[in-house]
Amino acid sequence: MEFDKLVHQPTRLQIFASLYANGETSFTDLKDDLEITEGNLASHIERMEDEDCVAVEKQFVDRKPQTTYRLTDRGTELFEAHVETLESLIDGLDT
Amino acid sequence: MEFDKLVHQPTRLQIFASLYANGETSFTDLKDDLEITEGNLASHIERMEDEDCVAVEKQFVDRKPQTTYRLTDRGTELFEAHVETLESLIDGLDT
DNA sequence: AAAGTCACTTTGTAGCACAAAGTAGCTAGG
DNA sequence: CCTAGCTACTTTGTGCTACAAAGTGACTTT
Repeated sequence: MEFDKLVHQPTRLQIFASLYANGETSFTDLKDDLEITEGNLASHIERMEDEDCVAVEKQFVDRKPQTTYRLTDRGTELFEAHVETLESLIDGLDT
Repeated sequence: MEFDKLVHQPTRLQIFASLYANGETSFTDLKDDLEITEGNLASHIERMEDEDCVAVEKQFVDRKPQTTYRLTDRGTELFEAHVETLESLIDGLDT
């Protein structure tokens, strides 16, 4: 049983889950959904970018800047693998 | 969605899961199962004891000291609650 | 009495997470 | 045009925590 620290960290696990479930999500929406500070979100996203887990798109919407994120293939894989790890841990509880 | 840091930490999550699935487990068995150092195991157990999650029993078996651990009611509750949190996160992925 | 075993305890370090405050690019209003 | 305001960071700093490694103590075996 191995835990990927990058994915397992609580806040990032929720970022992964949110991006996985909702597809593209904006910086502001993520921040509001997870109720975390901007700096905190930015630093977690940065780590995920460093590991090629998140792709970033910057554009203007309604004449305001908007940054959207989505999981890369690698990010999706890592998250799915981690979910499987969690599921197998939970399944193992009945033995 | 709230994550209990005490339970969510990777090593402790596995300690919780192991105790939950196997009931009483000895120090040595836990150490071997999880492949961690003694100091590391002891410190995690200590934190769990501080939070009333683990009960400790010390006795001699075959004339050797043996310490066994089991989850307290509170420990069991916290773990089950955390598993539910994880399950609901996973279930939420289909939306 | 010397060595070994189990179960810690102590000590030290490096790596986060997080908050708070500062910054940069762009837009809107007077 | 210049100032205020918004979004999305970046920087800075602190405090916690995991973890390894080495030391300790109670007891047993030889």
